[in-house]
Amino acid sequence: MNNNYLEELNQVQREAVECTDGPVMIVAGAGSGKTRVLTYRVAHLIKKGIDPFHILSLTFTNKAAREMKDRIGKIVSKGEARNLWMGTFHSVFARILRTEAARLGYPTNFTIYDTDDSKSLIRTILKEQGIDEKIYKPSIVLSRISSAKNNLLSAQVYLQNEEAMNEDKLSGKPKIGLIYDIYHKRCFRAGAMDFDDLLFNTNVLLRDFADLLNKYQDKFRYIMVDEYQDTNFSQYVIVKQLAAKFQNICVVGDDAQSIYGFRGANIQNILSFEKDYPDLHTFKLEQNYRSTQNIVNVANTVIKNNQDQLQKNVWTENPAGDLIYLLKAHTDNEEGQIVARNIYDLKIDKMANNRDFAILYRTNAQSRSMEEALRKKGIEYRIFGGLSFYQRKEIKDLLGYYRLAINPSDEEAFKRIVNFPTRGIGDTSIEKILIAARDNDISLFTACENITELNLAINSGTVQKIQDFVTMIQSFSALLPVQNAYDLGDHIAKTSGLLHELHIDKTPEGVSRYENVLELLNGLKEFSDGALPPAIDLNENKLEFQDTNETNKELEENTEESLPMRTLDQFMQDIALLTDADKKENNEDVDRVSLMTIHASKGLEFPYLFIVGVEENLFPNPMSLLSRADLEEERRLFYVAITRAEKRATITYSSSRYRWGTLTSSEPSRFIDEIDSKFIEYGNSAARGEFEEGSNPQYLVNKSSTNKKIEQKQKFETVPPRKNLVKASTANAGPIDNTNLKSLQVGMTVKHERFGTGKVVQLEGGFPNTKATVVFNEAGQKQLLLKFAKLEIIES
DNA sequence: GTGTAATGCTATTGG
DNA sequence: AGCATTACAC
Repeated sequence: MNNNYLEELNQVQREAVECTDGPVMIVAGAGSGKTRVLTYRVAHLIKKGIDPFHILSLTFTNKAAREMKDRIGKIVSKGEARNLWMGTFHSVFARILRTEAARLGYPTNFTIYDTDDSKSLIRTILKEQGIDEKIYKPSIVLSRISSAKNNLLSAQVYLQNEEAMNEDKLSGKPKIGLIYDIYHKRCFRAGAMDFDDLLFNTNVLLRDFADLLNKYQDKFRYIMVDEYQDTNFSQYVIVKQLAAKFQNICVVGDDAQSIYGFRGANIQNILSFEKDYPDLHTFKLEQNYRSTQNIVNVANTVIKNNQDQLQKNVWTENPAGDLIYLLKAHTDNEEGQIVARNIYDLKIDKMANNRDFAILYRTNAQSRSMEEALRKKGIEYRIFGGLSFYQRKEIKDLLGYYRLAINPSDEEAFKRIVNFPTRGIGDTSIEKILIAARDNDISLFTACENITELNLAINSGTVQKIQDFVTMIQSFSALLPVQNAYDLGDHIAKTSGLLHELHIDKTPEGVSRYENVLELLNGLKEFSDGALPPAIDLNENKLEFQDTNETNKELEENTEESLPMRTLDQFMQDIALLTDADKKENNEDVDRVSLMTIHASKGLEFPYLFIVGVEENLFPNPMSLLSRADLEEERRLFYVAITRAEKRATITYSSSRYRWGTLTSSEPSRFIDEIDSKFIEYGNSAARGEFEEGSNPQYLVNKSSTNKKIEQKQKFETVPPRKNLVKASTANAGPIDNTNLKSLQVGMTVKHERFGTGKVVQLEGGFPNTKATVVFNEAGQKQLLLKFAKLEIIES
């Protein structure tokens, strides 16, 4: 036990830790010991006697949560720390949603759709609706839906929201509201939530069920939110609702580091926190412990160019240190070589290790030239982000089988694996299944289960293949509660033919794919053996309160024998929420140079830092030049980048680089101009020449004219109003009562949700598999399964 | 229905 | 340049 933790804090940090009750805002400058404050604050709460069950701490990554838990465990006790609720918004509320899923008509084992799943579903909908994919690009449609959800606009509300509909009309995409509506219904039918739904549906729960709001308000009496500047409206409302009763809400953030506006983060959440909680205690952590004076000064001078910010003065007692080192290259490949050479030299000069270095870039695509150069120099590296392990095709394929076994309604999993490895169920059959599923409002899998009753125009051989597929998946499902994660996962990999399919491919890529699948199975093995959860240890949390620490101690000692079996569905629960940072091997102390985007570097620090590709048309990204707000976010991004450095920061740019396969020329970023030249060491003569006064008048004129354009715009630009909280609509209703349809007879007039009214011309098959042929006034003749179709008898 | 060749698109940032 | 979707031959 460590009782001296308070002595490891400075005055302000200590006050922030000890101010445990009521609303608190901690404005934490870069490198000001924020993590330490958060950690000790939680520990302090527990020491004061607050039950860890009542503490909720929302972090930006799951890795951060795990590390913090470990550190807290060292101050209090491991058993107590284990009972904390700590994790990202998405993982914490996914967990709660699984518990409360029934309230929303969702199954407990709902699937979490990742971005690829969402786009694929949108593509399917576009095809069905005959909407041009060129105009309605899935990524654009999805981002529109996403921002609607993040502003708590349900599909129904969206369709009635004049502002939203007008925006879509003006952008030439008036059907987005319609697509949103269908998308939402399809997700519901598939028992799936996308990332935004996890937050949206949490809001629905807390809004529509007073008992639940009460329950979680009582449970989470102390709430802390890290990186508050990056929360969106949906997250904001969740926090506000949960904290409404006890008001013990502590948010930590730095407006200067708000870099997620593109996914709905609202910097206003932190800028106007005071208005929400008038009796707020504010603490400003301004002393930087991380970086040299030069680095702090450069960061300060650059960020000063932004208008929107809270007053603060970040300073440090650290030595002045090296100047910012500026290097110019002529191509992106040369840039890589220069960086690799500098790392090589610095390692010798400073006796540094690979792990002391990081290379940061604006876009993932820039990693390649860096990788190549490092490889040639024999410097080991690791890449964060980009294609993560779980996004690889072979992994997604196998996970597709797991997903379908756990949730047979999962449409995206179905489409992915129904014919992979190929088993003779081709596009035309799937097309027919899709239509039948839509007409009867059932999932694709349910349609397959009833493939004979639906009697679609599919030849009998294929019908048999579909039935075999159904039987196979059902046999997997049946094993879920019986076998542990590894045994079943391995069984599925073999029985499905997937492992075999990969094994016969002897190309280097094929071998690598096979090995990746083995690695996944390996992970399953470790999970089953109880070595570690997939990444998130929320699994340990219980929603029910436990009496005292006695119970916990018991739990701790009670290992091996009494441990319940770890099953495949448990393993799969949080898979979609894992990021690269959560991967096990990235936590180990491997001695490698880190490569990542600036976004991914948030919260990290490195002694020797390289920021590469600091060029106009790349950083700031051209997409962000249209408004002052976007440009300021790019500048904050630069601020985040530079403040990752502890001892030395090197900035590089290139005068040309390959983009889309062709060489394009580029010039240094305006952000370099914004650094006072007294802080810069021009590392090579090329760079020095570029910035000599008047050396390149044309280039300077260009840049100032760009700036002017932006300034003009900002005059007319008003601060965008916070989107009003339009009441979100309740999630879809439950099943329709079809029992009265037993009395349905030929000649009756019926009404269908989509096809309108029509006359029954034929009935075949006994209840409950009765199939009706209906001639609709508008939609023509359709065949519908009574047990699924929402038919209403209008006239006998 | 399946496999291969040609075409076309993409690259902000991420849970 | 690399990947995904499409077109076409079998």
